[in-house]
Amino acid sequence: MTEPADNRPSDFIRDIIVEDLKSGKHKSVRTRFPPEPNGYLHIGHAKSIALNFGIAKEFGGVCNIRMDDTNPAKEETEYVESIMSDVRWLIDGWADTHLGGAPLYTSDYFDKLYEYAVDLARRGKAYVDDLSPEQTDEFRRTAKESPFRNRSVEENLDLLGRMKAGEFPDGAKTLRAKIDMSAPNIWLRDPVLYRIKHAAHHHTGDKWCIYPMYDWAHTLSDYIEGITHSLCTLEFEVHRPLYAWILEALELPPPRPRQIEFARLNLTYTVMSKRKLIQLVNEKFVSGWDDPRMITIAGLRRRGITASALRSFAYNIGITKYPSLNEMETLEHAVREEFNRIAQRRLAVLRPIKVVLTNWPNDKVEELDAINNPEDASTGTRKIPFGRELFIDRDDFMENPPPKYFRLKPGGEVRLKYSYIIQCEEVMKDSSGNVTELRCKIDIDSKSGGATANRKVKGTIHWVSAAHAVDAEVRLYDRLFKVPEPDADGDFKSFINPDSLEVVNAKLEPSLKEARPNERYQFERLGYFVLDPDSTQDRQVWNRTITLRDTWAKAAKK
RNA sequence: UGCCUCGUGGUGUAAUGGUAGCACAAGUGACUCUGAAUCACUUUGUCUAGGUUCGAGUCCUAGCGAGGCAGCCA
Repeated sequence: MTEPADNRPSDFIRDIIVEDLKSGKHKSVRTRFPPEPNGYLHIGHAKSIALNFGIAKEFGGVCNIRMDDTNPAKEETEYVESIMSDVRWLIDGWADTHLGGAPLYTSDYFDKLYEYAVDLARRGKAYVDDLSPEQTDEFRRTAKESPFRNRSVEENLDLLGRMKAGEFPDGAKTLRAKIDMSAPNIWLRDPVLYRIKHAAHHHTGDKWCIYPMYDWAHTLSDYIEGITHSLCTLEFEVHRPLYAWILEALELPPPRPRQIEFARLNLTYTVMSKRKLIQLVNEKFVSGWDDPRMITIAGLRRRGITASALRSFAYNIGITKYPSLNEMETLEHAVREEFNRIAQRRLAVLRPIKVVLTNWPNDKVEELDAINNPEDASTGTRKIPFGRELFIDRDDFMENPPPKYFRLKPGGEVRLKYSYIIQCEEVMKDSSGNVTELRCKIDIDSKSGGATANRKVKGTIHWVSAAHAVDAEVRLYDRLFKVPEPDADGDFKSFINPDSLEVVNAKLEPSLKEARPNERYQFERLGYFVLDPDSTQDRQVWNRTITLRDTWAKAAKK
């Protein structure tokens, strides 16, 4: 299925939004995507981006991008750039007109957040605590009130001001919400709102030495920006009462935002956690963050997967609160479905074996017509040269084939795509028995469109004229992990697929010389391919995005 | 352990008290100058036990199972 046009997808979040609009709670819709700028975006974020921007688009609203940068120790400017370029790539031409301020920064609200904190303390709903981090944990676990819990409003205000002024060392004090230390929900047991960190911030420099915690910053940033629906993943479910408490405690006038949680993306044959992705990079299992085997946005993009295929995938898997595990096949389907429609076909030979046509004149070259895309007649045809010496793929010849193998075999016939039927007469080998060359006879009347063009042979294979072939490096990617759930148990790195990358020297049809980096091609019978940025003037490098479905390979395996 | 949330074919989802549907995957066949695509067909499901109701995937109760949270991370 492709992206919806007018019919928007249905899920419990969109149901809530429709209801809020109908009831008049909100006049318009504003969502937000709030990455922490301390890592690269991956396909899980793509699900969230598709959701938040999809909703903004469908309801005529806006989606803000906000860097959730409340922790100076972990965040860097470098990531802001990559995050923004990934987001822009994902929404370009689709929901880019619904992009709110980009990027916004939580740190831009530090002044306001502090004012709110003062307000909260003034209302007697927050206090400065001297407990150590360890004690704070201990007291919260055991539902014990801090001895500093009942300081006067004046003292709290004074201490908070001095915290801000830098009078205390890291960890000496915190500002805590005064809620209920016996609440069953831990996040209502006087959560920390501010901590002291004498650290420079990537965006505010050294203006601050106290920094707000997630719950305080996020809730109020949503409110400040006029977010109507704050969509986050399931692990924040238990924070929702605190989200609501903050808005209520400050008696903020409506409309107030509402937090709604949905299940994060899980995918088979990969890992999703930031920590594990970092390990793959640092320990050189992949070449970098944009290695085409990575499920980072940068990796998927380099692999050749399009933003629209990613969005289509996100649309297909839906939104629920059930922590599901999606099959990689669902993503692969979204890619193949789109690429079959848009990719022009070309002939390329990955593992060449030479074929000599014994009854074809030495110097004769013929130009044959080839269809660019059978799914799209408007793309027309092109010419491909044909001569006495050709390359075919090693997979398309077997000396001792199994039953139902209908490619080339000794004495057998096969159709060369867009050209003639040939018959294998002789198999040449080197001293160690490897096949080096096939000598074949051509049926000159069998040319596509010719006298006996309709003569049926079971197999049709692709080929490239040896004299005209373009040499190129082709990188054949496969799944990075051998098992569906690499992080289910044991060390996920032990399940890495040693054959996830194979590099071959391929022979391409000459028209591919003109290929450009953003174009998708189907190499007929092989898969979908895209030019890699490693390509140079002299030598192309191609990435295989994905193979074609291959029922023969499946049958042969049995 | 406490608290929160969630259980619909193999997987992902829909059904808003009224015929359990769709997609992916799998299988069979047709077609084929891509073993692709396309088309047709097929297999497989409401966690369990009670209850309410003319009628329950849906509401109620209990159980079972799964996931999340218990940072001065987000």
